[in-house]
Amino acid sequence: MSAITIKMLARELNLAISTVSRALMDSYEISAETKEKVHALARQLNYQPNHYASSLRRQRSKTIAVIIPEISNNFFSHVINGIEAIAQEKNYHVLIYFTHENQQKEAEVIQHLLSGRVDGILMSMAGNTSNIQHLHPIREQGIPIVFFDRICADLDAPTVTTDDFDSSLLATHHLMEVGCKKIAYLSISPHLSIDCKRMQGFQQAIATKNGNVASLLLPCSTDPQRNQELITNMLATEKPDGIFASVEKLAITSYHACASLGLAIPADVKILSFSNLETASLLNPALTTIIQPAHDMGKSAATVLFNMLEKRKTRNWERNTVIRSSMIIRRSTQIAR
Amino acid sequence: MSAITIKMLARELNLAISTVSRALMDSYEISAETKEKVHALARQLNYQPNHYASSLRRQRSKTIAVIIPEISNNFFSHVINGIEAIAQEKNYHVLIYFTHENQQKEAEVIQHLLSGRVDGILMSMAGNTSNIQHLHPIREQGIPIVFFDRICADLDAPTVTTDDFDSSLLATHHLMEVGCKKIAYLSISPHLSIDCKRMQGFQQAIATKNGNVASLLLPCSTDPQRNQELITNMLATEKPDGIFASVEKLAITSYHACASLGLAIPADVKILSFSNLETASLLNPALTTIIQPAHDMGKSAATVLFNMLEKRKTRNWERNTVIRSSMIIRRSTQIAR
DNA sequence: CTGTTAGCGCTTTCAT
DNA sequence: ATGAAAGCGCTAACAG
Repeated sequence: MSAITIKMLARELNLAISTVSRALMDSYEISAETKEKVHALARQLNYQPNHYASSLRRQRSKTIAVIIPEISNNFFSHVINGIEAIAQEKNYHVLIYFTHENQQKEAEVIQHLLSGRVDGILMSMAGNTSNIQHLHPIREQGIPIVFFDRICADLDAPTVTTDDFDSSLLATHHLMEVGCKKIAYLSISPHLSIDCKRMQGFQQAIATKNGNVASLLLPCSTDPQRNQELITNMLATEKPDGIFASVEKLAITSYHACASLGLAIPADVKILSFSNLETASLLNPALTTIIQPAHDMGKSAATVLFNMLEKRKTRNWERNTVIRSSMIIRRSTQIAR
Repeated sequence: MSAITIKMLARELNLAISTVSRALMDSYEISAETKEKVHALARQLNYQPNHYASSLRRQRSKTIAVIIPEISNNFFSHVINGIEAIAQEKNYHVLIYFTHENQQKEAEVIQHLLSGRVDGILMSMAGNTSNIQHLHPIREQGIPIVFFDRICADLDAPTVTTDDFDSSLLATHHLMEVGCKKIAYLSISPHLSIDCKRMQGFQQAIATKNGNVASLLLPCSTDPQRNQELITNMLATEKPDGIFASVEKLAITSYHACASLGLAIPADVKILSFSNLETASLLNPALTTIIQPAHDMGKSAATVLFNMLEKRKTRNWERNTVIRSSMIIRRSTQIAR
């Protein structure tokens, strides 16, 4: 009924608890035959070491935490997939926490993890997180942390991001090439590093076209309802022929807004978006999407973290490791081949 | 630097460790002023209880495991979201494991969880899992488990599923209503409960149309490359005018297969699929999708599990709780309104 | 090579 | 109302 312990094995075999323990961890100072006996019984009784006991004793848990704003966004599900793949390889376990874009929640989760519950943290910041007070204890306790995608610029920690500026630049050029004369940039949150960089790339692209192409900026919210109104209104009054959505969600809302106004895509308005919904882009050649290598980002972030965990003693973890996955821009024309 | 413990608080306040412990857990036998002092210091020093120590001592971890085949599938990301929402509410933590549709991996994960690492398990079975030997230890140890979506028919445990049969019936009727005369059902794996029920619903619908509508069955694999060949070949030789894909992936492959043959969708071939890619269906009105209430399923499954955890003593957990979330069928015509 | 012992940090009897 | 002490299951020093 109840789980079987090392003690039971010891009693059964007339050995000391420590001997059994050592045999199980394949210590060099145990005779081959004793090891064999122990392993045999362990297998037979289906022994499984108590993770909490061993985590308490050694001061590491072979567990990492992943903190993300949400998962409804397809991007993060791919990231998690990548993370878990690496974790599995390294025999680590993954605790998952959603902040739902809520700073309060983010702080609570972090607070909890301060107890030594995890060996390391992988984190993508909540949208509205502008102050980072709640992150300091992590640094003080020296818990390794790696930021991905939505990084924390004010903290000297490793980050893994995609090259948002460059991708935006390219993508905006693409919009201009296909004839857009007035492009609206839909911003999701100025506090988000990704939004900033994407906007910068956008603006840079516009600027180099000196005057030929007009641009406008529409700050959106996290409320879909409200966004729909904002975008519809903008479409009606400003009549742009191109939309650059900073995030996928806004592209979809734009899609609906266009539909409600009877605007054809891409004939009347071209919509461009960062996205990880490969499927969506595959199924609808009308959209131009910038596919982010989400799975790879998860793997990269996890790899960086595990490197930190392994080189814990060298104490060089404050060094800033920045990995910029390059991005794949997939255009509608390519897909419709 | 290192995390602060109950012992430190005790020494600082000149109290016994046990007193501090009791104060923190708000025991009735501690004076109000002592409690206040303890709490104050705890707050000040940012004390966080060591989860491993307390999990070891009490025999519960306030942690559950979610075992799913994959997450690239959008369906499961919504499910996880639902699960995490409930877990957060109940102050539980969530460990996540992917089996990658691999029975071997599934067994390993289960094996690990036998150590009392989690209080309960939420699980969706791997596709190729036909034998269930690896699940027995769970039952023997009495670890509460709830299956969702891909349930285990041979095990008497609570399950949460959507009504696949009924949805398939309705969906197939829809295909027939819009004029399909020869419909191909693409099966993903006969070992999967969902595939079976969906096929049954499909066949039932065909059967009631006595002879008017032809049907065929195409068993597919988990290899996209191979599926693409299979489907393209089938389209060329059998020339169906309707496709019922058991899972989203097969719908997308079908989409590509049609494209490669120059077949128009939905003019030449109508594609229907279970899916949770709401976005895909919104973006491409050519597809008919049956949207599954994934988020709700996650919440339901988690709720059932927590009920079991709370009523642990009553030992009535072998009772079979079946929740059939009803499904929402969203048709292309509705979307293109 | 194996056994004895001392904790990891916390909860929980049992005393007082 | 508080303290002393035992112990959850495991690891790791220290003996021998």
